[in-house]
Amino acid sequence: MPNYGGSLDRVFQALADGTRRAMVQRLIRGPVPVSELARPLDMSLPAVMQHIQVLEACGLVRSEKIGRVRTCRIEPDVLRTAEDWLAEQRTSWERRLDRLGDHLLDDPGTPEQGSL
Amino acid sequence: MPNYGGSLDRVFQALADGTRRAMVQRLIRGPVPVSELARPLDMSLPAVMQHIQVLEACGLVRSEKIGRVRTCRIEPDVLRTAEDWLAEQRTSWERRLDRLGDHLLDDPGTPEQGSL
DNA sequence: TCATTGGTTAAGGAATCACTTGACTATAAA
DNA sequence: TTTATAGTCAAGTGATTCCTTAACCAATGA
Repeated sequence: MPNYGGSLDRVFQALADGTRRAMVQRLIRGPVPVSELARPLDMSLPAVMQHIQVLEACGLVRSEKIGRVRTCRIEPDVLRTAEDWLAEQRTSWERRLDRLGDHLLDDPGTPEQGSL
Repeated sequence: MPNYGGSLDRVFQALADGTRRAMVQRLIRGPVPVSELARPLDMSLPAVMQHIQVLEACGLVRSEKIGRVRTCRIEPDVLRTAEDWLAEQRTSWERRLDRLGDHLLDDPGTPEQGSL
């Protein structure tokens, strides 16, 4: 089982904003300069930069400046970290349901318990 | 493709806190009264209640009060909504990589493009 | 009945967030 | 060389977040 550290905080926090999710969706299609990322967004460029900084701080995005244009690309591993945590919870849930079903067939009458 | 509405904001926001993720992990194992949820946590009961309210507000948790004890249970569908969004991004990424690979085999020399 | 247990409400405070404007730098184009 | 483009830095603001304490209510057990 993975450790996740405190990084999940920052990843989920980053994804909790619609603007940043839109940026992620755009970057999934390929690397993009900042100005291109900013174009569809109704906010100032510094605001866009701040969103990019949040995405970079949690490792979801990396960027590189060439000449005067900074190009951003996504880092899919971190996206996967978040997905893994969610998947882990879901499978725990499903396993519990299975055990519950087995137990009911086995020994009906005993109620569900948190420890199960 | 699902709509997700503005609900992803609140779900990811809810998951962006380690205390709330711990609560989710506990609830995955089965329904639990508030006091039991609070026990391992180093904070006041009102603080715990506020976390529960955040989890309920995004639909991740439901609770019911019987007598004087309020029992919380998880709502796995909402967890899945978040997982689905992440999975969608990952598969988009993987499809893009495939197309990129095909294209390179097909016609080497043409660089990658955001629109690909 | 009275104290205890389990939870709730309200108010407030420090920190963080998402955004702004204004001033600025560096590269590229005319 | 001048001008436009692409991005950056700093400071400030209103809203939200996470937590606290204090007071409170309602169910339960002695």
